[in-house]
Amino acid sequence: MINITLKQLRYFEALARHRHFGRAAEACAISQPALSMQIKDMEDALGATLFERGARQVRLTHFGEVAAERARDILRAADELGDLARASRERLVGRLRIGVIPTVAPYLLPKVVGELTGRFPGLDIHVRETVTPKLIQELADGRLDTAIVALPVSETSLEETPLFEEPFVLVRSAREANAPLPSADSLREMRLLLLEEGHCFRDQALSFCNLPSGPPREVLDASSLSTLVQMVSAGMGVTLIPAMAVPVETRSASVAISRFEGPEPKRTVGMVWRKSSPLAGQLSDFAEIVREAGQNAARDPKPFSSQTNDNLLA
Amino acid sequence: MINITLKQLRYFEALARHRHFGRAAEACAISQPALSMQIKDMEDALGATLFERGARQVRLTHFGEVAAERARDILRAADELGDLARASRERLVGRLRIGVIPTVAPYLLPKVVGELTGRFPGLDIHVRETVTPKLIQELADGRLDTAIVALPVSETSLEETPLFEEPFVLVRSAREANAPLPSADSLREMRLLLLEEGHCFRDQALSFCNLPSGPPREVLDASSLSTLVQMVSAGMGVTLIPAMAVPVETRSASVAISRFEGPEPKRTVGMVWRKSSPLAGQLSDFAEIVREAGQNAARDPKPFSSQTNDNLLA
DNA sequence: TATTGATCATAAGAATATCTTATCAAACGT
DNA sequence: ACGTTTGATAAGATATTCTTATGATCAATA
Repeated sequence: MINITLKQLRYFEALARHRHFGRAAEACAISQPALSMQIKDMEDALGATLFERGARQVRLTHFGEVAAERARDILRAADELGDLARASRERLVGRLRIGVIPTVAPYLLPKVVGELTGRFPGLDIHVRETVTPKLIQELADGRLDTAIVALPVSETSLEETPLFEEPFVLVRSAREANAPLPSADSLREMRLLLLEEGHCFRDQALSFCNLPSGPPREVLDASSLSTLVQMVSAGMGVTLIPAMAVPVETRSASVAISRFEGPEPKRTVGMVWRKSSPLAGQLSDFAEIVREAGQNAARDPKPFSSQTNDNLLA
Repeated sequence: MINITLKQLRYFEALARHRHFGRAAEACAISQPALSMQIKDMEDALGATLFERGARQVRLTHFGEVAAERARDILRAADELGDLARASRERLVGRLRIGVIPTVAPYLLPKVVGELTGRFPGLDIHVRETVTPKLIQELADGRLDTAIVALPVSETSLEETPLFEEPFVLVRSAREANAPLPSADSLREMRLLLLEEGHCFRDQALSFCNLPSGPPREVLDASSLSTLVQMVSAGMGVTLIPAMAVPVETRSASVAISRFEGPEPKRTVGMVWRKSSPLAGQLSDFAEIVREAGQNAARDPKPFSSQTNDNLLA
């Protein structure tokens, strides 16, 4: 294997440019013998003469000229690697793979992604939407850089930071808009529609009702909040959805939204990443941006001033 | 300036491939700590993390992946430089710039160039045809690799090696074919046609006639041997040409060729190159090839068996 | 839950490599 | 001939890089 060094290439390039050992050495901020030796070593390593040393002038051999071109290419590539590193360390640049749970993604991402691409022009955001266990696995596997899930995750290898708290609201058919607010326990007696197994929000809803989060209770489990709301709108029962989903999911459905009183059910949405991730520093900043966007998203439409939302289907 | 080393790039590439410090170190034939340190140094130099060290696995960061690609490019370029050097040192390859004097070039080159390109497939031969002083200057300036001229040149910085001796022959009009052979001195009394000032052959011819090689004697100086022969053929006088030119130049002219007797006039054609030229070793071999070709060229057509050659103009 | 094994980081000293200063040798110009 | 310029060489100092030994962390295991 050829064993030249980048240092030799730099010296060589300088000598090729100056055609004078003394001046090239000065340009490299080393002594002339140091340069002479490195050039000699490089010639030995290559097994070819790079310069023709005349008494009064130093001239590149033909091979030397070709080599100088190559050397410049190599040095430029090495410098580019440095530039690339600098760019990647100073700001969040390049690919960022975010995982988000399905009960958050559609409501949070539009705001966050817009904000992020505006703030970090070089950022290439990839979104993965699936349930928490898969996200955690992919995070651990290094297939994701960060994930937005309901806390706590309690993985010792993961850093977690809360983003915002999100209340659950009751969704009833428009007909029931004025019925009294059921208690958590009384929800058990009603026809409570839930997301299918695997979604953390299903477990959180069950937990609120003091129900075990076991296997499917009914065959009516839905695969999305949107479906749930449509089912409620069709009079199939009641459901809980996270507050942030309200503006989007109830826009085109005739349902009544009610906030709970007293011990309001809620969950904490947070961001997690590997403690060992080199992006850790930047992910904290990133979390701050998501936090702001999320709090705005939760407050913005203020759909809770009225307990009822009876838009009809388009 | 970024100060990574090729060594680091090699180690880095190995670690990127193995994703395991121990095995990568083994592949590089160094100890694991040595690899760890070099990778760390490289990360410090770049100011960016290349690997995410997990307890059970080593993983490239996103930047690391990009860097690995670049590193491979750089390493490949460096290896190519080595290959290039090997190719250039083993045999005569690449550009070879040969200077040849005009009284040799047309007669010698066709044979030599064919022979050379056959023997050295990678050789790219450039020919420069001009008078000796210019050739020597260009040789000294490094604009030529070697030159074929009449010896001696007597430049201490130049190596010179004889190729062959070349007699001068007398060219007379066909009418004079049977006239007695003039002596060197009697040539002075005849109308001796010569090449223009600057050609060494002019001086050699004058020297044979014991004439000073000063400024133009006549306005009839020709710019090529071909013209000289045509002039002789037209009855304008007599001339001398080097033996090697006979087959070519008298093919289509009605002239008589006579060799001198006794102290036959001749010159030594040789090859010269800078003593400091890195091609010096190969140029000796090269000279040997030219020598053979030249001797064949001088013998081959054997036009001297008959003193007369009276082909007519086509 | 303590233990073990695997894995990478760190430390200290040895081995190399690289640099500097001083000097030499060749070659050019005066 | 003589001094100047220029690159090569020598010797010792400095810096880097390597090795061996050890530490720390984490996961799998008993």
